Amino acid sequence: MATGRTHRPATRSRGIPEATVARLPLYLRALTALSERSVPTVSSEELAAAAGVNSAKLRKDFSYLGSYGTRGVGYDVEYLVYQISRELGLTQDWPVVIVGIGNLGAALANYGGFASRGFRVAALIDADPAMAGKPVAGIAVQHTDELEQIIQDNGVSIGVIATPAGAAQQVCDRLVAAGVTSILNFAPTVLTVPDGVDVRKVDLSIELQILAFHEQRKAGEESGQGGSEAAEDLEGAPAPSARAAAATTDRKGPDGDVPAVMPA
Amino acid sequence: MATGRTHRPATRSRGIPEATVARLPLYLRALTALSERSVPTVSSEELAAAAGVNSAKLRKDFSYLGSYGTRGVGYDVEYLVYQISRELGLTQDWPVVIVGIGNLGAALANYGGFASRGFRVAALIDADPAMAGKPVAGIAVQHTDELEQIIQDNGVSIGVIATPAGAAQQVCDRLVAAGVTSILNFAPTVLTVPDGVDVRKVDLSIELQILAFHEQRKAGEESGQGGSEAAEDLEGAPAPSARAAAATTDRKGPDGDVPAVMPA
DNA sequence: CCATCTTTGTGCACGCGTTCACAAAGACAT
DNA sequence: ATGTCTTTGTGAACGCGTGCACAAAGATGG
Repeated sequence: MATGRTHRPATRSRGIPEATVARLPLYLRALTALSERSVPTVSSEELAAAAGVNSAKLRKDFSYLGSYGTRGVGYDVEYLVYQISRELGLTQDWPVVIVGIGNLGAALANYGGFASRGFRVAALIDADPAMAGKPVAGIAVQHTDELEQIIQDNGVSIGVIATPAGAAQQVCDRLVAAGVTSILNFAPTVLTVPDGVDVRKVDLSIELQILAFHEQRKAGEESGQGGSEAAEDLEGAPAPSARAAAATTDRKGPDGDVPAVMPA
Repeated sequence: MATGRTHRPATRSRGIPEATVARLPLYLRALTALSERSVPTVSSEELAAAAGVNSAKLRKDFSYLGSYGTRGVGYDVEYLVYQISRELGLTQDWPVVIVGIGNLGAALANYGGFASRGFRVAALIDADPAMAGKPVAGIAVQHTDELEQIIQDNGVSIGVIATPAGAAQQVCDRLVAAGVTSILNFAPTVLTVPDGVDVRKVDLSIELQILAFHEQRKAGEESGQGGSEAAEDLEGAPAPSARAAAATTDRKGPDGDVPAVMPA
């Protein structure tokens, strides 16, 4: 997951497994591409290849939605696009607000993938008074003070948080209090929300760290010394007893993993 | 995920499960925060709460790294920070290149979470000649022509792709050919890479779609009509036989899910 | 030195997700 | 109509991840 879900007890909602739901957008994207090329039908094998998954997995995923295929032929592209869109709730309009209009927030506001999927940016919100009124992606930025009003007026139920880590929980609380029940969080913090509110997290630095892990493993394996890591421990690492003696990580002040978004 | 991994057969590398690796950055972040507050030790319960996970899971995760805790006391914060950093490979310097300096690319270049974790932006690369030389985040953008040279000169093994979908595979191929073995992909496309190359994907619109699914489910349940979906099929949806008759999704030209980054 | 108390580390069971493999279903040709 | 061929849909097995619950380990106090 770029990104993972946030401790939901694997609610198999309506019988569709979480893992399947997470793949539906992938299928939808591949199907949309096929639809644009006017391909009428597609086999599970072809579609699976286009989506980068196993064909058996794809068929099982689709089986949760219903029997939408034709044996010996494959799946009707247009029909499947509609069914998946409907299942994901993309046939309706979802107004979203983006809070924190820094570099990342602006990039999100400009992101074309939202509008083309039924998501409409209802408002851009920032705590910086100097930002208020300034147009970003053709939309005037509004001040945080108006957050509650905006949520209610537009019936917003999905909020995107692109603020610095320090402000995220506070913004989150206000969003939830105003009626938002789904949050996409780009700030590097664990958000605490009441039951019934969904949070998904996208963390850029975490993804890189996972890559670094595998990269290190590759480098370590190819140099042949893939055995003893106990020896490595004893020489390079500070002993647990000598705590706080050597600050092994060269910390750079209280950065606290702040994203490069404009603060308040 | 925000994001998910890309079809790797769950390589339990060096005995550490993938799921655990994915959580290590979370622990590291929480520990770093504690370290800055000069907290000497922390219990699994406290740390788990700070990282937003189950304490048993955290203990099991740490058990894969070794016995770094002290029973009756907890874990030594500094020591653990070092061990996790080392395990993730963050004690060494990782030069990365960012390809595609649009809105998103610029946001990534400015992202502070990279530098503070051992990641160093070695170069910014864009296909637009007009961008060449222009400073972004204090670094002069270089043209795509120099991609191979940059990779080799700096010993870059991690690349970040923030180009439009159409250019992603091509950029990916060139990165891999030049020696990059780990790729973080922000373009909404499935990248094909040879064995030995890791790809992680961060897809903004997929995350929103997953939220929309749950949002729809919540709305549907509270309105009480949680039973028959078969009836819904018969009236609202086009029959599979009437293919290509009604373009149910109002497609908006060949957008193909292009992110709002500056093209080539 | 012993008792008590806290907290780790882990064996075990359970459930979800993935994959295999094949029967059922339909298209298509003869 | 009948047979063949393609492709779906799914039963079943397997493996990974998660969480419980507890024994082992060490700290702490008397």
